[in-house]
Amino acid sequence: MIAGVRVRRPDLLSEPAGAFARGMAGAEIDQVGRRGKNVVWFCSPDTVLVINLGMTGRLLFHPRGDPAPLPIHTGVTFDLAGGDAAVYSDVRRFGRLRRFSGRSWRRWSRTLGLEPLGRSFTARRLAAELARSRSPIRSWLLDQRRVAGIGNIYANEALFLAGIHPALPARAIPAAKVAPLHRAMRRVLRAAIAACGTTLRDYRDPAGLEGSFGPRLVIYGREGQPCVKCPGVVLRTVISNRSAFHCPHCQPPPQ
DNA sequence: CGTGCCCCCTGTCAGC
DNA sequence: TGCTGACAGGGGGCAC
Repeated sequence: MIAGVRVRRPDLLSEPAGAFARGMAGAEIDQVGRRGKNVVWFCSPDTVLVINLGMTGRLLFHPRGDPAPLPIHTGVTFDLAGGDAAVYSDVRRFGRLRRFSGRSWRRWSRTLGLEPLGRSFTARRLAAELARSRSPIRSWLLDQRRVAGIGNIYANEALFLAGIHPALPARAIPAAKVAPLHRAMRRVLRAAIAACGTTLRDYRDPAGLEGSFGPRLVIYGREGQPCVKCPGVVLRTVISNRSAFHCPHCQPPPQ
């Protein structure tokens, strides 16, 4: 049970700190889940807390009596009955904590796209969605309303595995490339999850450990290095203000 | 409505 | 050393 809430960084919340703290106090955390890149606490009575970690957010468990101080960048502390605490810490404060009722949570969840590892995300479905957009495919993959849960690293990795240039408009992807993209998205996510994620710099799991997928990236962050599949050299470009990486031979440019 | 761009914020690193 | 600018795994808001 959440006995009390301390808010040190109100800008992490989508509502005034007082309302948030009052709304969460007394709630029982029944189940912890995930939707896209969001951690979701399903609580009773009728409360759903959605936590987006942004770039540097961390959710940490602080056991009762732990002499270690709270992290420097602690933004919100959930004091649990019994003396333990759950701590949300975030250096850059790009993360967000949003409180919903069950009803408003379901409405919000519908604004997100399919789960790429879910059963309903099929190659056929992907083809239909791609056909509706002119966005560069790298931007398309990052848009959480299309597919929920892919970020810049895994978008780039999946496009390389599928042999698709990141700037290619979604609807211009050849039919023969859709199934490979579908497969690549799922393969990359599964492998990264199995490796506990990718630590470029900041990412740590709740136990404070680094993910081990970083050394297994084949395209992301490898500008100037040889392609792992051909004699080409990896290029870095910028699409919508974010880095994109590709091999000019394995991922031929549009036109 | 779909799309693209800017911005939020702090820390780190390369280059001078 | 110290300064400056570029860059970082995300996503909301706004203009067109």
